[in-house]
Formats: sequence, structure tokens, C-alpha cells
Amino acid sequence: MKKLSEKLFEIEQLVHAIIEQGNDPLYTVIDQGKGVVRVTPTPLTKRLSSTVKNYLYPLLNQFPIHEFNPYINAFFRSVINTNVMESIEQQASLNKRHNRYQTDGDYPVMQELMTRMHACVDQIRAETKSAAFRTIIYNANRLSKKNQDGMMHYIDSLFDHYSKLIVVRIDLGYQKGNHIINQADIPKKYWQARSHFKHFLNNTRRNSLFEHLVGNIWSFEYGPEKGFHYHLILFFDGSKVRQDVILARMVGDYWVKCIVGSQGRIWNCNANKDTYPDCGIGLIHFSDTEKREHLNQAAAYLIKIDHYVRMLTPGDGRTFGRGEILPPKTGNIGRPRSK
DNA sequence: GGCTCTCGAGTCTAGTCTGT
DNA sequence: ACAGACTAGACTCGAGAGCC
Repeated sequence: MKKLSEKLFEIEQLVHAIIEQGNDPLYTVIDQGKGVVRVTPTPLTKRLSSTVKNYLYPLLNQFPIHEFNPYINAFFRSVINTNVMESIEQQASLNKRHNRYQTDGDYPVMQELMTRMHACVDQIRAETKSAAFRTIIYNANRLSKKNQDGMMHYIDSLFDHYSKLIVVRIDLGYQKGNHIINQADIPKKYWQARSHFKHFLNNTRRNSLFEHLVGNIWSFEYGPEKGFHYHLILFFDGSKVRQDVILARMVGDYWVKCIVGSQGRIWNCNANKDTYPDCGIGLIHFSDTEKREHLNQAAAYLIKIDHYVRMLTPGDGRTFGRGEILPPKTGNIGRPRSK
């Protein structure tokens, strides 16, 4: 099963290929005589066709309240406008094991598919060529980069202040079945999640469990099964606390027992950190460049998803946040760093 | 005493405007 | 096309009041 980000990345790459391969004929048609026509799709067409078949409805159903990355938006809009899916299904129902069609039989079905495929590809190329589209892309990339730079700067500022950090990665959400069933559910569940998280973050400021919490990064998402949920990275002063797995469990318990109640549910990434090949959580020393790089990647992933698919929040609220960048350290209290 | 809630100032996100 | 400047509104965080 492919990750969501991989599927969306694939679609964006496909749109780039459609733009770059402007001379691709999509199909080669050879008249073999006696009313038989041989139709061979190009690799680009095969790729487009399988993407539409495998990703169109699953992704649209999975993200009822989202706006996709402009490239992915152009893809979905063009596919829907030109009704390509219908033609793909009709062609598939012919159960062809070869590429030969009878001009007085099944060829019109294939012709209709070719027409719609060309219309779809033309629409994608026309849309992505416009000045308005390029401005949207430029601004989206700029914002994404700005957020990423800010976040890296933020993590660096934490390591400048604390020689080691306990990094806790936890998802705060709800029991299965909390997904959106109808339109009326959207504002209700959205505000419920927002209010719970606000309550949680507010309480981290005085609750003794969070006494040594020094920073956080969060992103707000919607999943088809989990409903609204938060991805959270917490930074604790590594010289004051230890045992990240237990700490993560206590934070999770706090979310369930004190904030949400029996409907709450968490995913403790620290408890499963051994299963991650590039582990950037747990105890990280400022001089451990490898772990810090993995941490940066884990943090960047939160922004990456947002880059592909942005949630349309009813209240215009944020979907990403972090603590404030710490000012540079003044004075030279403590043992100087050796590395 | 420990925790939650509220307030206000400052910071950050997300987006637009404008000049080069 | 690109990047700096600017803005509105959401969010963070320190401080203090109030509750149990």
C-alpha cells in the first residue's frame, strides 16, 4: 500500500510529464485492413490511464474537504471535465487481450476513449501554461519553503539552547468512526478538534508533566478513518528528562484522560521507533548530525503533506504551527561545547 | 499547592500588493 | 518571474486570578 504522499507525488510527476512531453501522440493507430484497426497507447497514456483508474475516486473520497496542490487540482479537474473515467471503464468492459478493434464493432468505443484522453491532456497543458497558474505555483512553493526554513531555524535554535533534546512524536486523535458522514459534521468535528488541541497546548504551559517541555511543532490533518487529528512533535530538555517512550505514553494518556475522554486515541511513534529506518526521535544530542538530519526529515514531512493537499478549514484556521524561535544565547554560563 | 482559565503583547501563518 | 514589504487573523507565551 502506497503512502498518501507517494500517490500525490506520482500524480504531480505525471502532470509534469504531460507538460514536458508535448509531442506525445498518446496513441498509434494502424489500419490493418479488412475492417481491423490496431491501437497502441504510448507509455504516457498507460501511465495516465492507470493513475485515473487507481487514484481518482479513492483520493477524492478520502479528501472531501481539501484543496490539492495546483498540479494535482488541474489533473483532477481535467479528468472529471472530460469524463475520461467513463471511457476507460467502457473500454475495459470490452475485455480485450490484444489491441485490435473492428471498425464496425468495438472501435467506436476506443475512438471515444482516444478523443477524451486527448481532451484531458490538452486541458491539463492549457491550464498549467496560464500566467495565473504559474503565479499560484510560485506563491505555493514560496510559502512551503518559508515554512520549512522557519521550522529548520526553530529546531536549530532549540539545539543552540539545549545540548540534548528528548524528541517525542505523537499523533493526537479520536477513535475510529470519527470521520465525516455528512456536511453538518464538518464544522462540528472541526471545532471540536480545534478546541481540544487548544485546550491541550494551553495546559502544557503549567501542567507538571510538561515542566521541561521546550518546544513543539504540529500539523492538523483529516484522515478517512481517524477523522480530524493532530501530528505533534514535542521537544523536552534532554538534561532534565529521559525515557522518551514512557514520556510519550504519559502525554498520550493526558490527551485521552484529561482532554478528550473515552473518544480520544493516540499513536505513540516513540514506542515504535525501532521500526523506523531513519529514526529522528528519542534522545538527540546537538552534535549527532545524523539523527538531527532524520529529525529534520520527519519535521519536513509534516509540511510536505500540506504542500500536496491543504485542508479547507471552515474557520480559515491554520493547519501548521510551532513554538517561537528562541533568541540567541547570551553570556557563557556552563561548560563550553567541545564540538 | 497544583491545575485551569483568561488577558494582552508579541510572533507566526497565509496570503496579497507592489516594484524590479 | 521573482522577491521584498505588508497585512489580517490565528497562535504563542508570560503573568495573574480563581478553583479545588
